[in-house]
Amino acid sequence: MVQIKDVAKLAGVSVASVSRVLAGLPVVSEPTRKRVLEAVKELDYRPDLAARRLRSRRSDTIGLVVSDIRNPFFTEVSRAVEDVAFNHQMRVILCNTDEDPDKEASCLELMRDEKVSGVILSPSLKLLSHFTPGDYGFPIVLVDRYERGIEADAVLLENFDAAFRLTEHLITNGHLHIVFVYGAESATGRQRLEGHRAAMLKHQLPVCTEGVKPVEDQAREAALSVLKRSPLPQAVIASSGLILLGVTEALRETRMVIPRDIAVAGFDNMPWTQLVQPGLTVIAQPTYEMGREAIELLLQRIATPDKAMRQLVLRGELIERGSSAARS
Amino acid sequence: MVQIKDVAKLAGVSVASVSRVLAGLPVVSEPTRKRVLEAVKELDYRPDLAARRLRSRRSDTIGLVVSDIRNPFFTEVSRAVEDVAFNHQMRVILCNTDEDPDKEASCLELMRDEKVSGVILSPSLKLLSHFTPGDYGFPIVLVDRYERGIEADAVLLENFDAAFRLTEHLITNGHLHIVFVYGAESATGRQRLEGHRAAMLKHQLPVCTEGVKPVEDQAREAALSVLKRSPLPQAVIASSGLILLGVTEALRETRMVIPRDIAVAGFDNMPWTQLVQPGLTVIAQPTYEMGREAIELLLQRIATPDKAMRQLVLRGELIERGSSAARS
DNA sequence: CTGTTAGCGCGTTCAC
DNA sequence: GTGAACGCGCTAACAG
Repeated sequence: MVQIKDVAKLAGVSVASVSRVLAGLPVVSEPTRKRVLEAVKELDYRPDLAARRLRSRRSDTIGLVVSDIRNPFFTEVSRAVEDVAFNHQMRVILCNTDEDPDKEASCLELMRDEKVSGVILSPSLKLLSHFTPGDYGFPIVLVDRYERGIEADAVLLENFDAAFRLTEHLITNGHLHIVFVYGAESATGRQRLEGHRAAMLKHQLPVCTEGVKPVEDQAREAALSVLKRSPLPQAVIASSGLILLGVTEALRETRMVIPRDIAVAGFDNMPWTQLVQPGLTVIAQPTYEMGREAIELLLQRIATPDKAMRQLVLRGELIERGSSAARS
Repeated sequence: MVQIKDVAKLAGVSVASVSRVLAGLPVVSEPTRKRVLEAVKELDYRPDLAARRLRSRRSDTIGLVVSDIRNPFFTEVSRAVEDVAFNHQMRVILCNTDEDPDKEASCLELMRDEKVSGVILSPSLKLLSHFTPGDYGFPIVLVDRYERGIEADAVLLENFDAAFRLTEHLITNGHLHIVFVYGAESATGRQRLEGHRAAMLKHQLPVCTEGVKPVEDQAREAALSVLKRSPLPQAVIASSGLILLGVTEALRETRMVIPRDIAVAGFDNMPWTQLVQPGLTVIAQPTYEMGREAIELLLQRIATPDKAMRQLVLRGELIERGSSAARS
């Protein structure tokens, strides 16, 4: 194995100079710099990362801790995080928590053991409820989930406003009797519920909700029971992509025709939402952008740890499709 | 920071004994063992991974190199890999290549620099064409993509047979004029094409294919042109989930009714395939299982590097839905 | 601007 | 069964 002293020998300089060149320190003269780089190329020298990390106490690694990478939102976020990290010569290590506080704790310990430069975290409701960024030895940026008043960096959707606009859109189209199916154990779900509630109150309409665990099956079950009610509601809103999937399955099972029998709308512009007849009206989250913003915020935090915490609130886009068309 | 000598001091033993206990070596006496573990707990000692890795020359890290984590197949695989790795106290680092040979090379170099224990790789057609596992300093398990004759561990679908069965299913239902839209730059796509071709030849039917880049847009475009043909084909088969998405979009744009105007079938049982009226017939890949098998094969290879290479070929399940119903 | 040198924290030989 | 001591490959501090 070729190591730094081999490079130093070939270039006729000390190991310190080699180290300086590789670190990009501007204190080396151009001639030495050039000779070192030649020697590096000549020998195909690869620095030993373990040794570097031991000595420098830095890992150049970012942790990504989410509930489930299979959630399309997090899939997209992870892709963005990996892209930016790769461009910054940093690694990403991934951890799935399944919303389980114990597993969250293990993952965060793992990140501490790895001495990660920072973590992008999507916390469970429980963890979020008593979250303090200072409890960990590394900076953390929250993504998707955040509660007002917490002193932490975060990137999130304007959940309240998005749900408000989506609800008003349905009301405008004449759908007044709406059931809001939402993730009861999710910060996001609750915030979207508040936006929905505000819109209904503004129009003096009764609020009718159905809290579910944020799982496709549960949402399907809940939707099936809603669809058996008499009178049938005029519309259903789903507070997340997974729940929208469950609701749509229920609609299909009961052979309901959208929007003739019932209107539908929800969150997350997944590829299939335009395929389901007659197209599903959704709030599209800028998911890739959220991931990119999260890691860039994290990199800034790493660079300047003492700046004030920031919350970046992005706007969702209302995509109107046939599923919420006006009642005739 | 608490380190190994602190533990040794508190337990009243040498650092060597602490190291032996933590490594699980069976040469330590029960009393010392117990006292060491108590001291570890007492001090909440966490071994420094960088130091351990430098010394032991092992990283306990698995690399996952795929074209795009957003491809639902790889999303599921990555979840499986992460689950198993977590249970084995190993880390996963992720790399997206976008099917770009240069990026593949960078990712594999990155893995070498990280001194990963092994890599799970889904190679581009180009990389696969001259792939030799010995070229890298670590074991590699191929997933999803493989070419007969290559001396490498691999986990894949029985592509030929699956495409054969899917095609025969359509033929049985009276769809004789079939267009096969496939990923021309993909090993998987080509193998599935061969299976399709064999089925068509067996029934003495003409083979009609449409090679596309494995991107949703391209598949949509190709399908649109197919749908303009006269006479209209009786069925379309898509060789992957992404292509099936594009084809379905084209069908929707042209207001075709499935299967009255044209029948459809494809690969990958994504959640939305049952939502699109009247449900899409697909070959379901055991994706999670493939990921699990891949990392378990890798762990075995790491444990016993000299055993013969193995290829694990899993069977896809034909899920019949309305989109391929018999012609009336 | 450059070189010398002392550790970073751990695993592992080798004596005992 | 146990401990002392060396060195993994590198960075940073200091001296020149």
